[in-house]
Amino acid sequence: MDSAMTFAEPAAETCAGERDCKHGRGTNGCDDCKVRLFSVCGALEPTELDELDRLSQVKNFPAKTMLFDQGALAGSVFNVTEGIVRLYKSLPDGRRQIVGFALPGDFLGLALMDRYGVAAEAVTPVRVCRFTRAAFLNYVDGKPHLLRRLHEFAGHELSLAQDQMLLLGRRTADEKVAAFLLNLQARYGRIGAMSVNVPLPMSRQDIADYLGLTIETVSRTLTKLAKEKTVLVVPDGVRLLSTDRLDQLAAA
Amino acid sequence: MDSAMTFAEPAAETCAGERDCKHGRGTNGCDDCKVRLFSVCGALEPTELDELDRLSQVKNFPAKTMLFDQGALAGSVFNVTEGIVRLYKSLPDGRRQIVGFALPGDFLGLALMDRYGVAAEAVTPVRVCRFTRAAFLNYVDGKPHLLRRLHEFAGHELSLAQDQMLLLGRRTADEKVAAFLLNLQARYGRIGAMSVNVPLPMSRQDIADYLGLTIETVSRTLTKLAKEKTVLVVPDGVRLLSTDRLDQLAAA
DNA sequence: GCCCAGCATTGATGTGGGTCAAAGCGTCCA
DNA sequence: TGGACGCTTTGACCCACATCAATGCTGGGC
Repeated sequence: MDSAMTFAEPAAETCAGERDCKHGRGTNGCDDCKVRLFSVCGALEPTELDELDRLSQVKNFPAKTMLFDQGALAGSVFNVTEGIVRLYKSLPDGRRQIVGFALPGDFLGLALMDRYGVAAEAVTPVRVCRFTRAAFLNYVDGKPHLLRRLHEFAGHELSLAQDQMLLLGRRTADEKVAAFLLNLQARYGRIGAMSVNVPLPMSRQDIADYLGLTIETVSRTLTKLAKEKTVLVVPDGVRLLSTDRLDQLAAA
Repeated sequence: MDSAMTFAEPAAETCAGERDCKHGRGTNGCDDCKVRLFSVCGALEPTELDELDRLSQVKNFPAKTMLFDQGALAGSVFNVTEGIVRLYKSLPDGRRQIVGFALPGDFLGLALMDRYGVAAEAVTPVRVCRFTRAAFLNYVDGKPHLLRRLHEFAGHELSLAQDQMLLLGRRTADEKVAAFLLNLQARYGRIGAMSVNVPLPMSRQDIADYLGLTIETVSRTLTKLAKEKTVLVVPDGVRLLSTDRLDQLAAA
């Protein structure tokens, strides 16, 4: 039966590095990491990759692990190589706003400020490459092309944040959910094969806290989209049956 | 009578440069601009200030002028020296989200991407220093300390955007308005004297579009705050009568 | 000084999505 | 194999805020 379909584990097919990386196998087994950095920071010299190898440290975290808390001293920079991380801010009374999900290839703590502005928590089991802030700063300093890439990256992050503000402030529940699904599909597409099967490893509560809704509204909206055959809700994700309809809802 | 009080024009008292800048008077009269850059980019050499003088161009825009449109080719970098600019994104059906107000000292277009991610429009008459993107990029390239400052600046912007996401997604109308007033007060404080008199040069519609509310809700909320003696609504602004109460509402 | 246009306020009413409550339904473990 | 726990779905109801509709204020042009 149809709903028993499985979703490709996104990270499983994403390591272009195993095909393309000319740098060879690192001593710490962090090929993924080097590739990710490569993809974000632009062409690096082999010697620079070696340097990054030495500076980085692979870490695995089970689901629900706190990578760092909002306001904590920013001691590390992370590059997610596998799994999904939620980034969020909380109000004293417990209300939570997820400001983003970090997928494989994404950086955490790149703002390089004294303290983390958000909390980061593993949604799924997560593998990261960790750099100490000091080592990363030291490495980056005096590499203008890298600084430049970093700045571009920050600009992109800001642009995404502004899109999210528009979504949070001015879109309806339907539009929010549609935009979320399409956005997630596109992001998976960037790290693997584009597919209409969109895994949703995060809980409904996470989705609600990302879209400024409640868990019930997210659930109802998905049910509604399913009833009108726009999506098919399956365990651990959705299949997009009509991206046209979703595009129309998301109303870019 | 009390409500006839006047608000200090914020830009009028903000030019610390006229007191502190050691660089002397520029040939194009853009002392403000140099000071602003100074304050954002950190200590620059006098020769660098001269360079910036040559690169920049003072421009005045009447209220409601479009400085640039969302998606337009990013040809310029602006430094606001006087007045207020609204930055916003729009949906095809006209819904609008203001993602920020630029006050004197703020930069526009610093992300240095190919296209502007938001539209920028003068709320009040505005004076800016304009750099061509090419000149700015050229100047900045090869100045690591400047790149570094720019990156820090971007990180700060991102952090503000994330705060705004929390506000838009998870705060009530009362909390939004209270946070807005306190935030604006703090920002005026940074460019002039901290005061309980907070000018609101932007329209209620602007405030509503910034907070993800309607004009009516903003108006009613201000009336409510006035009734409970938390603020005094006067022409062109508010006086904060109880910042304690506002802090409590804003619930940091 | 008057009129008009544009903004702000206020009131009456509607509704999208929140809240509260109760089932479903996997999945993990005994 | 069952049952218990955590998550999701569904239903009934409610309310904060939106919508619709006057009305009021203010400042600029004549």
